[in-house]
Amino acid sequence: MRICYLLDVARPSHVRNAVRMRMAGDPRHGWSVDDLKAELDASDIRADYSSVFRALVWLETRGFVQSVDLGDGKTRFESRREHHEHVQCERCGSVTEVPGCLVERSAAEIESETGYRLTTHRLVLTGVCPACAAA
Amino acid sequence: MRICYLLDVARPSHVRNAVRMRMAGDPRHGWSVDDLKAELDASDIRADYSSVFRALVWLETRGFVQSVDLGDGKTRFESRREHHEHVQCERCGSVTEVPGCLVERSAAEIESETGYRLTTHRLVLTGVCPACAAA
DNA sequence: CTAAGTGCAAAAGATTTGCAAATGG
DNA sequence: CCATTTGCAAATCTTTTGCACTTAG
Repeated sequence: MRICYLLDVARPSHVRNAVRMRMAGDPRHGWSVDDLKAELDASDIRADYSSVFRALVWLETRGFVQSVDLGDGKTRFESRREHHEHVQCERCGSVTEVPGCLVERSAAEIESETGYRLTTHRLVLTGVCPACAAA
Repeated sequence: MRICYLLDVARPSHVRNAVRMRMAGDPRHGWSVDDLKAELDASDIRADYSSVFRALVWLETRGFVQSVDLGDGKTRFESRREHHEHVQCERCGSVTEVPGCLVERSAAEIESETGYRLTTHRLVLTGVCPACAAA
């Protein structure tokens, strides 16, 4: 019997595996494609940018990773874990996780938990509008 | 005496004025540069894409408009008003305003106010991290 | 005159795709 | 064999910039 259906792929992919291992082993918040390619290069794993990109699309499609948009024009990816938000320092760019769902939390609480002094936030909720729900 | 210092610019700009008027007159949530150019074209106002873009930069710098990132790769702009969040339909792409600050609100309340059934949300808080605050 | 505004073209930055070669099952 | 994976190059798409020309003050 198969242990994991999702991993039952037609052929092994060293690029995909390497990407996935790096992301799982160092669960930073927001790997850009370049970050991952550099990480692989440092391990002497040759992989083209497009291969890394395709690995990420593959992993995202199957729910292993999810994209994070920090608003600077590049898409980042992180291992999919329990739901959480992000807080980024407007000076140094560092990103930290805000555990839990923001929709149910207050700013003061988040500040005390992350140590960040919040200045702004950018959010887009997604859902189904009344018109679409009726159609 | 000057009525408005911010408007005391060196020279009038019909592109900038037209952009600003359209955005104020139809305060939709998220005008892309293309949206605005199309709107101006429809009014027989010839304006290059770059001119519209520069008008938006100008207006954003001075706080008349602000950018909105819906996560689809294009930057949108809206007239700057009181703080609010956005909710976008994952089917038709329509965007509606969620008045107030999300950080202090609950999902159920937002759903009843907007009529959207929320499915996901994407958020990045911005602030100053402990390291930067100490430096 | 002088500086700001504009159009045109092209650069820049990131994402995405086409295609042929390599390769595992 | 055959379908998947990969590298390479190039197409796309959006944002941004350079530059010369126009124009208002």
